Order: sequence, then structure tokens, then C-alpha cells
Amino acid sequence: MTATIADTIYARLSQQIITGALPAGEKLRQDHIARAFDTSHVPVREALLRLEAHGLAQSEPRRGMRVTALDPAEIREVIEMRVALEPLALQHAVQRATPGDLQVIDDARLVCDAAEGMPSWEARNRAFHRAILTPCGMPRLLSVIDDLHIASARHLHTHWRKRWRQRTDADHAAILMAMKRRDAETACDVLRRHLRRAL
Amino acid sequence: MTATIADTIYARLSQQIITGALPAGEKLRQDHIARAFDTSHVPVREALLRLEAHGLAQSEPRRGMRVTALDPAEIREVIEMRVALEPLALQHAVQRATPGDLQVIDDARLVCDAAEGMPSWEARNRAFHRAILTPCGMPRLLSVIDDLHIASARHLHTHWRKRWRQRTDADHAAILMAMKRRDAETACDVLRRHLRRAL
DNA sequence: GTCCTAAATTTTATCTATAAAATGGAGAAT
DNA sequence: ATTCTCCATTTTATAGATAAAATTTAGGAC
Repeated sequence: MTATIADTIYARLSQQIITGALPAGEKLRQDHIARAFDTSHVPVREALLRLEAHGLAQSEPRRGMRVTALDPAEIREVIEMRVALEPLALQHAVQRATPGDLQVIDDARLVCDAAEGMPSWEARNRAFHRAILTPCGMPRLLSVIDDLHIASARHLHTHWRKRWRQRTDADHAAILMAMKRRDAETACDVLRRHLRRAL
Repeated sequence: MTATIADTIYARLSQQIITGALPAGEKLRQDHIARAFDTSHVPVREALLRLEAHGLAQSEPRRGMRVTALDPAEIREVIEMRVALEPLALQHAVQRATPGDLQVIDDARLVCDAAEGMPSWEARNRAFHRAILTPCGMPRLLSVIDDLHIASARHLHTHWRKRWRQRTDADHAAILMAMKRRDAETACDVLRRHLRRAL
């Protein structure tokens, strides 16, 4: 578990990209970042490569990396992929969720509804959506969905910062109730509508 | 376009993992590989990181990387993801395919049917499936599907090497015909059946 | 003032060296 | 024979240095 330096750099940079602190198109220069973290540029390179793997940065060989753009076409693509994949995960999750899992989900739901600002709400909303899918037990599927969530999060931070206001999310509650009844079909239907509407 | 050393190492290693020359569980030691490619271990590290990003290797910090396992559960997961994602891509591809695209697909189909051994057939089959989806114009979706294709390819190489024999693939032909008619529904139905059966 | 060329600077990609962690093995204690 | 501990070896992670490519800057021609 001993976190490597590259791990911490990756965590910090991805956070900054998600929240928009590092805007799309920004150049990511190795030794600037290395100085900021007080290391050599080698672990920085590794962190940048991982950003690229998760779709947060793009490299042109010998020209460096820049933060990926977030055009409307890509957002549509992300939504369509989420609509295709998340119901698949949810279906399995409904079958396999233990009472403990359902408790975790309900906690995540309440914490999300209680958020008092866009940034904290976004993180908690993402945690809720992760929680309802985690019980599916399909690691590869979950990791692809995680990357899609990150792309959606970037979009929310850049385009919904103003329009956000606090509210209790009825869809979240409906999904949880359907999961408790082991009603996968309803849960998936609500989720699909929720995704199409939310973005 | 100037390929970096890490690029070539990645290309060669991923090829070896796909064909099974590097079996699941194999340790990937940095300086052994570095010696084999006559470089230092730094570009090797980068190549290994990219293998990890594409699901071909797994790292435990400070313990090195090993080639990922291919258990039956993961294979099922890959199939379910393909069944969810490839019809989505195909639907868009059917709408957007140009006559030139359709020609490329037909060429890929014929080349695939003409393959005379399991390894060359696998590569050509993968090229065909890539070709029918490429016109969708959704780069993120395509890159996820590419990784799924790679996982399927590993499975074929390790478990179907014996059972393979030459034949002309009727499903491939049916998909292409439906695409020419712009009949997305039929194309997707055939593809779904094809995927469920083939693995 | 604009455009082009060439030197200066910056930045990436790679190499060599080093520190720290993990693995493997030999010998001692039980 | 088995287990434990300590040392030697291997291997990973990071640092610092270097070469090559790309970008910027400066100066001159028009």
C-alpha cells in the first residue's frame, strides 16, 4: 500500500483537472510540476501517463501533454456509454447487493442530499453512483465506468457550477427502493432516465 | 509520429501477451526487458504502465508487474461489456458509414475468411470487428472496445487454438449486408448473437 | 510593419547512478 | 525436519545528468 510519489502526483493532478483548476488545453510541463512537488521529473512522467490512460490528458510525442478538451460531442459520447454500461452493472448489483451494501448506499444518498455546494455535491453524487454499482463485482466494468464518471464530473464542474442548488434527489431514492425490492428493471429504468436528464 | 522507445516496447510486449507468448502470471522484470531491447529501464517502466492501463498487466507497488490473469469470470465480463457497447457503436456506424467505409469492411471480411491459421485469423477477425465500428466516430467508445477486443483475443489464443478451422463467416456477411441497407436493428441483432456465441 | 532565418532557450526522452525495499537462501535454534 | 533470523542478491523507485527535438526570441531583409 505504500503510495509511490507518482501516485500522489496523479491524485493531485487528476483532482485539479476534474474541478477545473487545471482547465482544458492547459500544457502540463514536466519540470514545472516536478518543482511544485519537489521531486525529479521521472515520477511526474508516470503520473502524466496515467492521466492519459484515464482520458484526462493527451500526449503528442516530444511535444508534451495537455489537458484534454471537453467538447459537446465527447459529453454526448460519455452519456451514451454510461446509459449502455451502468444498467448492466446495476442489474448485477441488484442481484448481489447485501444488506450491508444497501446500508452503504443509503448513507451515500443522505450525505449527497445534504451537500451544500456544487463541488462537494459533485464528489458525493459520484460516490453515490459508485456505491449502487460496486456490488456488481465486475472490476473491469467498474473501472471503465469510473473514468466515465470522471469525465461527467469535469463537465458538471465547468458547466453547472452556477445552476446548481440544494435539493433531495428523488431518483436516487427511487433507485435504492427498487434495489431493496430486488426490482432490477425499475432500478435500471430510473437510472437511465436519471442519466439522460442529468447532463 | 516519431515513435518513442517506450512505444515500440509496448507494442512488442502487448503482442506477446495477446498471443500467449508471455503467459498470464508471468513476472515482467524491468532490467531483463531493458536488456532484451538494449535500453535503460526507464522507457520499460513507461511501457509497463501502459500495459497496465490497457488491462494487460497489474502492478503491486514495489513488487513489480505481472501479466494479468484471464479467469472465466473476466471473460464473461468482457462479453457482457462488448454486448452492451458494440451495438451502440454499430448503430452510429450504420448511420454514418460512407461507401468507402463499406468497401473497407468488405475487404476486411474477405481477408478474414481467407485466413489459414488461428493466429492470423484472430488478428484479421479483430480488424473486421474494428472496421464495422470505426465509422461511428466515437473515439472514447472505440478505445474501450479496443481493449475489450484485446482481452477477447487473449482468450481465443489460449483456449481456441485447437478447435479453430477455416470457414467463411456468415454472421460477418449478414452484418455487412444489413449495414449496406442501413438496417441498424438487424445489424445489431446479428452482432449480439455473434458475440454471445463466439466466446 | 511583416516575414523569414538563425541562434538561444526551453522541454522532452533517455541514460546512468543510487537508495530503499523485497526476495531468496544459509545457517542456527527448536 | 521445520521454522526463524540475518545477510546477500535482486529489483523497484527516484535522482541527476545529457542529448535531441521543439519552441521562442532576436535580428535582418523586404
